[in-house]
Amino acid sequence: MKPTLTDVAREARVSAITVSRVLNSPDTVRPETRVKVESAIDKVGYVRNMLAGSLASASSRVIAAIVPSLSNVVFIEVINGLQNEFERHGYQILLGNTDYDLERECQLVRTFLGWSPAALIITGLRHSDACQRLLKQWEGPIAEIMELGEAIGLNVGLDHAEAGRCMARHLVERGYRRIVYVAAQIERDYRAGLRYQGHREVLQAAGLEAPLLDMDQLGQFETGARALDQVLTLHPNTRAIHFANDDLASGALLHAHRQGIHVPQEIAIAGFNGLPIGRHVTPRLTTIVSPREAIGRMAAQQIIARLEDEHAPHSSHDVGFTLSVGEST
Amino acid sequence: MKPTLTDVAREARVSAITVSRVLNSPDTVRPETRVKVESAIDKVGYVRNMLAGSLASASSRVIAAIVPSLSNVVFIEVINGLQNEFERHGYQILLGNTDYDLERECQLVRTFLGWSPAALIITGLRHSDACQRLLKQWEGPIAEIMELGEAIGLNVGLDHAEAGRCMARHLVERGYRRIVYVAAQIERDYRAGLRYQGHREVLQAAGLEAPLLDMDQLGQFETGARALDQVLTLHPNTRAIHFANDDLASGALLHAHRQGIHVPQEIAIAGFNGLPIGRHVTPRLTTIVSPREAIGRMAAQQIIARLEDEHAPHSSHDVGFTLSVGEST
DNA sequence: ATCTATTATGTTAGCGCTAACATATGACGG
DNA sequence: CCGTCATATGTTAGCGCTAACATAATAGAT
Repeated sequence: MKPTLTDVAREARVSAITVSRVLNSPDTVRPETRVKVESAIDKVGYVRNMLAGSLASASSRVIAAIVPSLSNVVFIEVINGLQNEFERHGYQILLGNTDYDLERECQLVRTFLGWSPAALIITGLRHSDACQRLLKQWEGPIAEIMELGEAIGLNVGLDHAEAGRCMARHLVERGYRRIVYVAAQIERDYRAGLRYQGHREVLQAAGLEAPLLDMDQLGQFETGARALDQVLTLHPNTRAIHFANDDLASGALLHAHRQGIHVPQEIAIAGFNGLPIGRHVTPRLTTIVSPREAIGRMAAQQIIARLEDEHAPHSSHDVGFTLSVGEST
Repeated sequence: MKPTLTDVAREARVSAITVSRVLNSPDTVRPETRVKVESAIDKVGYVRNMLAGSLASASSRVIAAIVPSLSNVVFIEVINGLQNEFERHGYQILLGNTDYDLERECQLVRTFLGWSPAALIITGLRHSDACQRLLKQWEGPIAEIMELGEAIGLNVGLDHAEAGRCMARHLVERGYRRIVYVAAQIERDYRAGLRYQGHREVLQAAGLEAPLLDMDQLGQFETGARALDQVLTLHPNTRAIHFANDDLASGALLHAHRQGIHVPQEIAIAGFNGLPIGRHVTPRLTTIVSPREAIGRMAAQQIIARLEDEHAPHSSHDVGFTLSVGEST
């Protein structure tokens, strides 16, 4: 049978609670007792039961994190930022993946809340009604990340519409007139939709049309390559493509290179995210750099602050973005 | 106060255990009772407490997964494979990141075992002694992934030495003689070291030297680019570089392109992993395709089989690899 | 109607830990 | 040598659920 606290206590000739204290607040027990208990722990090979502890104290050192996809580097980097920060403070991450499905998100939230997590990190501001209700009822800290706006809890992200405007302005300033916006599954990846809205505003203000091409797979190189072909077929006069992300844009850029299409002379290409690849292709990709790891880190820091000081306020953090102009536009 | 099972039971005028059964084995309760209970659950807004359930049953629906890094797409894809398979069966993933540190791995294993996970997935076969002991003592299913060999539990992976040999043979057959192997932090990423050993065997058998360049950052584009420069400085006659992974190799390839160095005429470049980018650069990257998602999926499937049938045997699965010859060699 | 076999539900105890309070131990001044 | 305070340790009860067994309700066979 697996040894329990009581076994350790017996071995060390102390009570169970003393062992518990050695584990949870070592400086409240006398050093000699502590040593005795610690060697007993080693001796019996005790492994702490987190379930029991969390149940008894009604709080766990688990952080529930819910992202829409793991195939997208962006969320990976966010998770990485969360991990690094939380791990240093002794929290574990329980990871959920909604596949951009709000029903699944709701289901995940429900399950995760059942683990009495110390906090909940969730991507985006759009949730199903049931999910909204669950989140509002819950007392623990919540962080909604990536996107800025009307949040239930903490909010760390950037203004996607503004990012869309920023890039559109850049393209218009560069003199491009026939500009297509290309996204992949814009319904699900609605943040790409928000950027498109910003993009369209700027183009319409400049008296231009803002055609949209929505690819039916999620953004990868292959899709970007195919999108380039489609744009050139459907809108042959197109002079610039504003891609919803760098994966698509890089795919198109590399494809253009293979096809002998000159970028930006024949067609300009812009992306979003600022992935490393964009700086290593020739011509370098014009893109908007989003501070992804910083989003994770900052969300984690804010959450930790709240966990340590109950009454830190629910604040909103604009992490901003940077236009990085390469030679692709 | 948060509603508990008992609250639901009272509302539905049944006993707590009946509610528990509706949740855990719905087909053992009469449909009418089930409906009654389900509407009571809705009415009181019951959220299941996983901690209590897992404690009482000494088993949770959490899978502990430990990987060395989240910055490396490879592990992300593995996790993705795990996720997809496990989520369908109602398991959640508790994610740990060792940063290629065996001490940290041990710590993580210890913590994770405290969550009474249904299974443990761990990367690689090398663990600290303490970790080995922990793993051996634990009764639940363990899967060691990525690498093939002497495993404690299930083993799903590929033969890295053989992969190294395979690529080295390819390079030798192509007529390259001065070949450098480039890795990043080969001590920590010891699977890259295993590939190097295979590589060296083949080269030595062919009467060739097998110089190694070990970069001090983990593999990204930038490091690959810098490695190319260093190789050309340190070993100016080098005709081919065998990179430990596709990130490095692509970084070098894109850098060569920027510098006007012709690949493969002046220098040949090979990678490992088969990342999408390799097929989209010009020339296409010669690489070894490792079935990363398949590793995750298969590990998950095997674990699930074991969870459902206690006595499925601990087996070893070679997922293999494929040499994908591009124009870069 | 009676006796099984089957299915549906309930009762009791306890998973391993910690909160909250209770008690013991020692340090120190008067 | 006692009382007070501070520190160290112990006692008790219970977190919310499920395993294991007990009982009730129903169906079918005689």
